[in-house]
Amino acid sequence: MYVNMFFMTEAPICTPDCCPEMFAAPLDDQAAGDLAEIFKALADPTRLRLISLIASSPNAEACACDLAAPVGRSQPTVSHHLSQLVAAGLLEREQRGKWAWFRLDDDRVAAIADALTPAGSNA
Amino acid sequence: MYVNMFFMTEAPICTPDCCPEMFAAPLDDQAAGDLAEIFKALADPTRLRLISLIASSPNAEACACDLAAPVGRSQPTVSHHLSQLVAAGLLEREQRGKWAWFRLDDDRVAAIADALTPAGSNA
DNA sequence: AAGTCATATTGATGTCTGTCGATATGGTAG
DNA sequence: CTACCATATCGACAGACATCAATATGACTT
Repeated sequence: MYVNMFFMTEAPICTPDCCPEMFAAPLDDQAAGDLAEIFKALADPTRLRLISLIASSPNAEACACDLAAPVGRSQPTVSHHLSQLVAAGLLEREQRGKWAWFRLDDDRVAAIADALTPAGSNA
Repeated sequence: MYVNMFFMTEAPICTPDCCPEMFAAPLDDQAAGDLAEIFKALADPTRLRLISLIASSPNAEACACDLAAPVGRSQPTVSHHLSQLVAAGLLEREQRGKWAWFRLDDDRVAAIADALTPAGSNA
């Protein structure tokens, strides 16, 4: 999943010699679809607020019971959004008693961030 | 627009002392909406393929006339997608004779990439 | 086993969006 | 000015989506 080509329009660092995959053919149908799924999960204000609420909570984790009020949405709506974020691989869900706790999937998020990182900074 | 908090769940580098904005309250309604707009623009396979086609073209620019066929969409559809990408600030449009040329808005894209960069890599 | 509480699912609804054919716009060339 | 070509806009339509009230599920407590 190399989207880095987005960002290297003026990158003087990489060449087809050192980073052939960045000069490869554009995204095929499959890759574009997969990537779009990730961006779709991020393309809603309520979901972004949920993510940022969780990320800025103590221990970077939060109980679903504390999320509905801050985002001003009903409990079913919040539950639905959290499910989508889990499905997209952005959040991990853990059951603790009758509460559902959510945290960022660090590996997955790091991978996305990496794919979106300008070519220079990880070469 | 500091989304970096997404990525710093385990970041040992930044503290509230050095990077106060990363520990700020979660995204407000306005910020979440703005960010979502950007992700929406990226949340479609056809638009991602257009972006990657342009980015991988010679000089990192492309004529609209060369984009419809590769993505397998009609001319109006491609025109519509390109407009959306311009509106989102991801592409710049330039008229050359009767042709429309598009290139990535490097500043804007860099800003987005920066916002999405893990905390460690630009500190 | 029954009650209670947190969460998930269902069903419905209004809105947004990707797509195309048809048509309008605008630039170039003759 | 007219013809032509590339691009944009319009109108329509099907599918996706965010949202909520109502209800189901599932877990703990007593």
